[in-house]
Amino acid sequence: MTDYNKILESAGLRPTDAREAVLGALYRIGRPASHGEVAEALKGQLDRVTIYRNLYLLEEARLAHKVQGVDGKWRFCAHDPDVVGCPGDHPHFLCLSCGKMICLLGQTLPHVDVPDGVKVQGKQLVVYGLCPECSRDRQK
Amino acid sequence: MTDYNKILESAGLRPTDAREAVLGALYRIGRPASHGEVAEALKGQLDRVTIYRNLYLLEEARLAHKVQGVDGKWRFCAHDPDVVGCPGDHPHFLCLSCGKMICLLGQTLPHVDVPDGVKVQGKQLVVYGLCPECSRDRQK
DNA sequence: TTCCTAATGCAACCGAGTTGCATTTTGAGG
DNA sequence: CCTCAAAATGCAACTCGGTTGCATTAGGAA
Repeated sequence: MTDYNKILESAGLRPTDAREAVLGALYRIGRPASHGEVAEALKGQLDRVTIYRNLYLLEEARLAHKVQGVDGKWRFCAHDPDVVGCPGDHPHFLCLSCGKMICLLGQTLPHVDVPDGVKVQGKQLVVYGLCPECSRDRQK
Repeated sequence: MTDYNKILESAGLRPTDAREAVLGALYRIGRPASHGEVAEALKGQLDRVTIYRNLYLLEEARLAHKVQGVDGKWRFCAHDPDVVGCPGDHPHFLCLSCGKMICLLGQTLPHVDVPDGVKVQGKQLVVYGLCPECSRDRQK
């Protein structure tokens, strides 16, 4: 079992039970997970607000990156602690039917020209549609 | 004054006062506008629900395209009636401070490889940060 | 052990978007 | 110019993801 507390401490975060649980849930899910998915994985053992705050904290501490799907929900994806740089710099796919999001690794986001004076803080490329499972279910 | 009713009819939509007002507001704003921006432009002359429904209808009728900003709000942008094809196929910039979104014309969305079996229905590339005005204001 | 700070839980709130339904408007047919 | 069914609108209530304020609890340095 991975020592999540070590990871939390090395990122400058106080290792608490809640924090450990949230980070563990993200690792276990293994793809960008919404607050709801994390809450479900933790079976109500934590308050919703605590989950929200810790997801936000993990992202601030660069232990996870976040992407928003076209359903308006933010999803958080835990980084492999050995990965260097911002691992969120790739497109994501969102299934509109089941709500699962997956990272499209191995591809990078294109450079985008912006008007003079614009200060870019980030960008995200979201592809949406039906995942293989949901696509198959629809045809039946 | 443009004849919005003509445009509506040619798109197969019944030309009503509300429809004309919403389409006119989108043209006047000239950039992707959220429901709130449209409502403000119309100064409460229409019910919020009517605006929502007509924005959705305009998009279905291909008179506008919609993009979602990282603030979770959908924004609708009226097409020039003479433009052919889907005019939403370009990146968008969202100012996190004032909430204004602008189309980054002249650039196209990259091709994205997706896993086998995935059915793509659309994609969007959103760049976010501070627009020139807000960027300037922050420095003061 | 003490004590201050950070973290958590709880309740209430916010705002974008949606739904159901009664009322009004539209326009085709007479 | 009427009639009438279908479409559009307005209103109220609701859903749900996310946020805020505040009292309580846990963490960890002295």
